[in-house]
Amino acid sequence: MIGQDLSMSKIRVRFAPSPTGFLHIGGVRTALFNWLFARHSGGTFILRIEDTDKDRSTDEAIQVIMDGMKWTGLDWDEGPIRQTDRLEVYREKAMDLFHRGLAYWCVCTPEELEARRKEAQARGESIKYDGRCRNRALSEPTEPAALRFIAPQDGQTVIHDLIKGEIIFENNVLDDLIILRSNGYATYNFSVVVDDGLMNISHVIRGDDHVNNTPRQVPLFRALGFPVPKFAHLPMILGSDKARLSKRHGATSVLAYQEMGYLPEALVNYLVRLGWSHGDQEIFSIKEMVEHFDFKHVQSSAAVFNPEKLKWVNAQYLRKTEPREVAKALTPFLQKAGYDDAAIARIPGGVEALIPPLRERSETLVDFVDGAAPFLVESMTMDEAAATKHLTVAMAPTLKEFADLIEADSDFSKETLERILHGLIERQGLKMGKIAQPLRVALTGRTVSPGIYEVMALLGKDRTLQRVRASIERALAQA
RNA sequence: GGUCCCAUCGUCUAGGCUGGUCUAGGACGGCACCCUCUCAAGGUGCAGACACGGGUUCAAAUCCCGUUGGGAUCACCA
Repeated sequence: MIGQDLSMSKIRVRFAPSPTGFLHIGGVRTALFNWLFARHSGGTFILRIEDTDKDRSTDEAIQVIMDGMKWTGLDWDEGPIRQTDRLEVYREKAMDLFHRGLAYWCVCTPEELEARRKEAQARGESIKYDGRCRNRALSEPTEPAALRFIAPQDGQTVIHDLIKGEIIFENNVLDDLIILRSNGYATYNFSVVVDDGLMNISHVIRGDDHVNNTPRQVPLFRALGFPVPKFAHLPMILGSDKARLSKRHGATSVLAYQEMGYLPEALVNYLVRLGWSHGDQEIFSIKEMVEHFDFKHVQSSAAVFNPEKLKWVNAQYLRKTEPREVAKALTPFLQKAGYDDAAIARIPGGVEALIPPLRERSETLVDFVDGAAPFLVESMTMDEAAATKHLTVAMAPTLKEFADLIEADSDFSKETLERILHGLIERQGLKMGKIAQPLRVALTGRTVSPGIYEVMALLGKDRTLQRVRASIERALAQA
């Protein structure tokens, strides 16, 4: 017992999703703040799966949650612990409460309760349980019965929330909570308390929507003999219509963001700034987040999820991450788009060479795929309107001279190309734009691309020549 | 309806606890200009907010009360 205080003071937090669907953005943010706090304080981060609703929970969903956390880099130290493996524990604790006279059997049927709630509501009264089974003292009910916890009715329950400050609830609004259903399974509010208590959770960090559960859980902690953990209730994440983030707002699963071409570090960075701040800083490395994270700077009001800013953050990461790393993340996207190894091999320098010229113009990995298209194929698709405008008969001799000059030169470096192009411009008295744009269309089939020298480098000498020659023919045919 | 939470530019936020340095700062987005071989990126600049009303005080974005508005929650779901 002497060691207990020491073990109790250790910081232990948990993320406790219910596996009824995918891991959504709000869940990731909750997990992130738990993880950050644990890492910041050298504590332990536990993953607990709240799957007591057997009808709605699936193994597949558990896997998806873990995949999502792995992708975002939120590693856990203990777990996953499944509540369905612990049903006996809850039952035992519930019966313990009953034997100590802190809980009682209730034989009111769900239908009766529902009817009474409606009546009460119609009369404008409180819809809480009227307590009619409280004094029956049923020791062994013969009909189906649920076990209710005797909630304190005097005084107040005060919660010192790390984010919202002191929250006071009058105990007379507290309901006699059902802790064991008539089918013998524990309810959410009970199993959570048993688990948090048994797992020595020091800080319960969860969504705002649980604030009203807290005064119901605190007396349970006390009745069970557990120290009451500290609480931190995170503000909600809203959609652009200020309603809770949902499927209507587009992607809500984290893995959907992976598919849309976001880097996990970027998503995490965006999410950490949604409700938390460190002065004016916008971009944080994981190390910095861990170092600076605190509840003092967690916002107490809800935040609207802004996809535009997420894109901007992602673009920042695309630019600061090593090309080799970006290339690694990009490759699966290229493959999914149908570009095989042979297509990639066409680019001198491979996927990695694609990164520097394209990343200034890409906000997501998906943007790269489109931008890279002209360089991955043998003969590209020509934008007809662009060809008509830029690949004119008048332009043909200039293009031909350029082609002849680069063909004659054994070197294909940027410096050489620059010298050739500038010489051509001077001799013909042209402006750079006059020649660069037709060249761009000839080489990429588009009016928008990286700089002309970068384009030629990504194409290589052979394809450059071949495409310029092809467009000369095309230009002459326009006559 | 009861209970609880929240309220600074369109959005994310700094500042608020410890009132004066805030004619309210930064970021995304918008607009303009610069740079420029296209598009971007980058640079510079502009527009843009303390919800409202009362107090307290020499002084309030900051403290107190109220109003309004938003949200959460009231299950034998989690």
